[in-house]
Amino acid sequence: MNRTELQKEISEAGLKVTPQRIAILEALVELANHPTVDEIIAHIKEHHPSIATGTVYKTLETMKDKGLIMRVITDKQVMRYDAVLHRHHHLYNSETGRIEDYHDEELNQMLEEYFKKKNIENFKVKDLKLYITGEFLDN
Amino acid sequence: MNRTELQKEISEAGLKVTPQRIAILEALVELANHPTVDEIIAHIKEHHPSIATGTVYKTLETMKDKGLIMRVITDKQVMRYDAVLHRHHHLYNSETGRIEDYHDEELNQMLEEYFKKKNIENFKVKDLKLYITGEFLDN
DNA sequence: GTACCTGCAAAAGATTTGCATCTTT
DNA sequence: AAAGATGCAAATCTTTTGCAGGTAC
Repeated sequence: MNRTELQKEISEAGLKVTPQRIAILEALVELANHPTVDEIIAHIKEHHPSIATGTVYKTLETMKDKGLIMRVITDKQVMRYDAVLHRHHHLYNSETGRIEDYHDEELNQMLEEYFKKKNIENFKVKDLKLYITGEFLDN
Repeated sequence: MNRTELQKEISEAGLKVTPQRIAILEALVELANHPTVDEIIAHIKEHHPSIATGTVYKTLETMKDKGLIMRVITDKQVMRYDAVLHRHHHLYNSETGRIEDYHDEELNQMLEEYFKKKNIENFKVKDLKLYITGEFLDN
């Protein structure tokens, strides 16, 4: 995703295109694995030293509301963000806090199929996310 | 779950049985729906006015480590706890923060089956939790 | 009696807010 | 020019920590 595409995305979400917003969205794309706000700021600071913490928080909140990015849920108390929006799941190690995306089209279809048939009383399903907890076997 | 059973659980986890711990575990059982620490404290204060905030945090952490309770993951920054330990999933409305348990044995089996066959590279699966995001249709 | 717990208060960490100034459209 | 965004600092909220005294076993 290059700069022009990022600008287009921001603009199409009805937001003004500012250098800060481009930098934040870019950071989110480059830091592929669910960065915390701190990690985002650290990454941006290299090329954009004067960005304010508050701005990053406000911007992430705005982008989340506009559907440009999403929050990843964890059992820790820092928020993590993700710019990957198509349906995917997560591998999660609760002890280390490490999270990785898990893409599995077959799983998506199986789940979709299942909930098309199954009716949950009093609930309208919008999205399905599987959290696969366990241990990473590399490093 | 009555007081004797709670005591037994605490004791079997290798923890000393104190009035505070009984009260906390009891609150978690009574406040069935994933209370925050604040909600737990408020609930306990009725019958146990002098409990310290720090104690509640420490106790919840300890019980989590011993596997007596678990943290529920959300995209908010307050932690929620759950005393229901057998495998279950969650219905979640991200806007309101409401979370309800979703029990579905058929789903459990389907998922278990699926991941028994499927091998995820570099990852050892320990637990599976589906987060079903959407809207509650009652109240 | 000893190991472990609790209460308290202070500290740390993360996020939000208010407002004046600046930028985008 | 108007609407919206940013920067800064203070405030808020949640969680953690250290330690002296207390309690369970």
